Amino acid sequence: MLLWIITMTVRTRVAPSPTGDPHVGTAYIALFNLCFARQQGGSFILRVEDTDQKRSSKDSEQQIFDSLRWLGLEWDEGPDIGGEYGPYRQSERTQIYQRHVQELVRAGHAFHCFATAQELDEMRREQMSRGETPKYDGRGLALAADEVERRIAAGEPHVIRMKVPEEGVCHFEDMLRGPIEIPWSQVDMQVLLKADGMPTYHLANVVDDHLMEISHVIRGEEWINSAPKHQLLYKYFDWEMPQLCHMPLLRNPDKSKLSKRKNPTSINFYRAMGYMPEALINYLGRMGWSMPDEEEKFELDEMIAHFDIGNVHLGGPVFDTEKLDWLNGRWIRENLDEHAFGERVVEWAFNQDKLRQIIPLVQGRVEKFSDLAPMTAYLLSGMPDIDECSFEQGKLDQDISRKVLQYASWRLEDVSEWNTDVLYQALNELAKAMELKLKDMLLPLFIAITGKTSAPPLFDSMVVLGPYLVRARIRNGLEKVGTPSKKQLKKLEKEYRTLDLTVS
RNA sequence: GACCCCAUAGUUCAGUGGUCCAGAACUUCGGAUUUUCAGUCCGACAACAUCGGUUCGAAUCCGAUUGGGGUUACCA
Repeated sequence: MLLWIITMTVRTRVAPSPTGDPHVGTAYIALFNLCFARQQGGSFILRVEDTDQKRSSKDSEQQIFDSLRWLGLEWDEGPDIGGEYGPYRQSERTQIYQRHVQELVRAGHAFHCFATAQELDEMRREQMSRGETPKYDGRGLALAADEVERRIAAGEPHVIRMKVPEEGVCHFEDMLRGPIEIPWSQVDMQVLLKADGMPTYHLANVVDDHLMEISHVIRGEEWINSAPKHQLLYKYFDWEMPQLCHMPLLRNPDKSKLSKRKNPTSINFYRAMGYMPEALINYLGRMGWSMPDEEEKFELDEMIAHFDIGNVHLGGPVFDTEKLDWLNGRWIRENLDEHAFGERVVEWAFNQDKLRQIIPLVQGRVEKFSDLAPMTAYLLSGMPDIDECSFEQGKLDQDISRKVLQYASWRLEDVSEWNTDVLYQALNELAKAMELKLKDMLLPLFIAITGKTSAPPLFDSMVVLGPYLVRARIRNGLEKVGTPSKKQLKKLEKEYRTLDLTVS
């Protein structure tokens, strides 16, 4: 018995999908997984869930590595450092999933489905019109075995779905919430293997967690309703299910799930704004948790030492930067001596890379070195000091300014690369589609981004500032001209979609 | 809509049946210190969502209601 306890090592994981910016929510979940594992003397694993071929990118993956490391969250095993349970990238494990899903098919726990997306849409529409809850109707199950074989042999595209009980209730245990019950009637016959041969989250997750010997799955609350599917898969495979623990979701100030449309969610934003990683981690650690003595300021090691997952508070915490600002101030004042302060500032603002970008922008424009500071202040600041009056200059009225800022913010979400050419192309196209002269359209953007009416070229400035700061400043500008009401927003979105824009 | 989760000040937490007319931090507002600002110190405002039950006793346990959130995809 004793031996069994000793060999039962705790293994936790964070499993981000490399689609888009590295999210503070990822860091949040990583932090709690890491604290739990370290506190228990276990291991913390990073696994990349890149099964969505359309949206995953290597660049995004690298950014996740970089930003988590920047925060000081180090993993014991992962795609970049290896480990005994690799590979740690799901796209490199497709054979494993195929094998396992075939096993389920053979055992009669999963089945082939040839329905197209359109067919399923139609099915759901019909169900809804009848006032039913949209749900897969089991049409794939009705197919005869020889027909299935024939259609597979004919190369018809298909997916593999899991069978789900029609009646009864699924019971499972959450470490923080206790027993949870979900009727099986609420659970859909989930796709396990997509038509492209890649697994869905549910399959990959269960297979990997088992094979990687994950002992505790600490993840966001959004997964609670998927737990029955996972439990069922463990049962089908005859595997022991890890302990489940669902953390509360980080929220926007309006209490909805933290989203980049309403808030800066990229770790890179906080880095670009000049927060210390220690402070961000400290702040994240205070979301739903506190030190036993209620001390506000603590470092990662202290958090690990005192961590108790049972003390996680389940109310969804609002990620509100006021306290983060205060904490960051304390970290800067109390934890950096003058030398360290200098080093951090140089790293943040005056590193070679950044200087190389800034110098060509200003050298031709200064008459004296003393012109430099006022000229570049906006490149080394957070949000510019503007109000609604700032947008009254120029030919555009406030309604147009609002529209330009809103459209630009949407347009810039789709930009693949962040350089002057791409930015020019994206915004020039937008101006044409809006039937505005580029120069006129750029003015509100210029004001929102630089806070001034004259500054070094906008696209170059945007490159120096980086996407995170630029997006935040556009949102800031939008707030200052007056964010569109929900109704207006809908109308704008509809109009925006009719514009003839390419994805760059 | 259905299902699931959650509920202490504006925000983040403490509180796990009596020591709670609820404790701290941020924010805001006063005051002190400082040439100014920042900081620091002192102080003030401010909450157990509602209703019912269990109990000698409930912020704490149970139920209902209300409110918020999530899920409802060949996205994770």
